[in-house]
Amino acid sequence: MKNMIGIKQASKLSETSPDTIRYYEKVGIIAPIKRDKNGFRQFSERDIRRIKFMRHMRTAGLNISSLLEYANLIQQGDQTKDERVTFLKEQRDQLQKQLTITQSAIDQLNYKIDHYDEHMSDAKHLI
Amino acid sequence: MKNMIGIKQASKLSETSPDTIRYYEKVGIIAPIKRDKNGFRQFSERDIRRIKFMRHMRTAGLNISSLLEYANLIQQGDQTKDERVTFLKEQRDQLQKQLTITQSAIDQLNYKIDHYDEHMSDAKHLI
DNA sequence: ACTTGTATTAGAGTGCACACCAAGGTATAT
DNA sequence: ATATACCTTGGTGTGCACTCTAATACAAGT
Repeated sequence: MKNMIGIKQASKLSETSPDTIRYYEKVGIIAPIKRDKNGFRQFSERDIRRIKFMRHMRTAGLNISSLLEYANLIQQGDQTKDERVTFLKEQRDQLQKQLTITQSAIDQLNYKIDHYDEHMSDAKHLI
Repeated sequence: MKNMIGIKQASKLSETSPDTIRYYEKVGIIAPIKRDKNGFRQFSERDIRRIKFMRHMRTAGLNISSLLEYANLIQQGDQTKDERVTFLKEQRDQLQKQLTITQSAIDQLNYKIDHYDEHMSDAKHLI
């Protein structure tokens, strides 16, 4: 059959290992994937997008259980729109916080880099 | 004795749990802490700064083994200055990369938040 | 003398997010 | 018929960074 995407291809397209894809399906952050007559997963483009999204959010630092909450809202249908948006905002705010922390760590590293000579013997800035 | 800081106080000041402080000492990302006659750790302000720095870097996403490399350079003395600076730059660059990923995740969340209504039925943007 | 508070150690346990493995099924090519 | 390529499942293993537990010890307060 043409246009059928196996897990190997899906893995490449979504930049997510087959094991991870199966794991995501198992824990429920992606919806169950359609199977062919042999029980093999057949991925649609939408499936790929979902996997990519989840992978992206994971890489950024969101954890599985948070993403599961969102996946559950999606599965419950359109009447959960407000909750979904609230959720997305919460996660965004959390990432924003994380970003601030990371930025301040970068700043501290830059400070050290720029002032290393003068601070070699300066207890205030040496670690 | 006045001016002696026990692990509990050190924990508060550095916002790091006593267990974590002991762990950091054990793995070597902070130097061995001075002990009093009973074997209790006595933290100096510099110790506190070191712990805070390591905690900060950990929170930002650097891993223990990277920080251990740096700690080893410090322990080897001033002649490792160039290596230290190189190291700091590497870590900064890694954090910068991570920051970019986080930012793009935030962007994607914001896009979803801003366009939720119109995309409820739009397969291109729904996950 | 006893309790309370603070600390020590070695080592075991935890939680997360996968990664790996064995045993097996199916389909196509040679 | 046999190799190969792809997939399935259930279960086990891994690495990281803590976190907790048990057994012990000391010092000060009542």
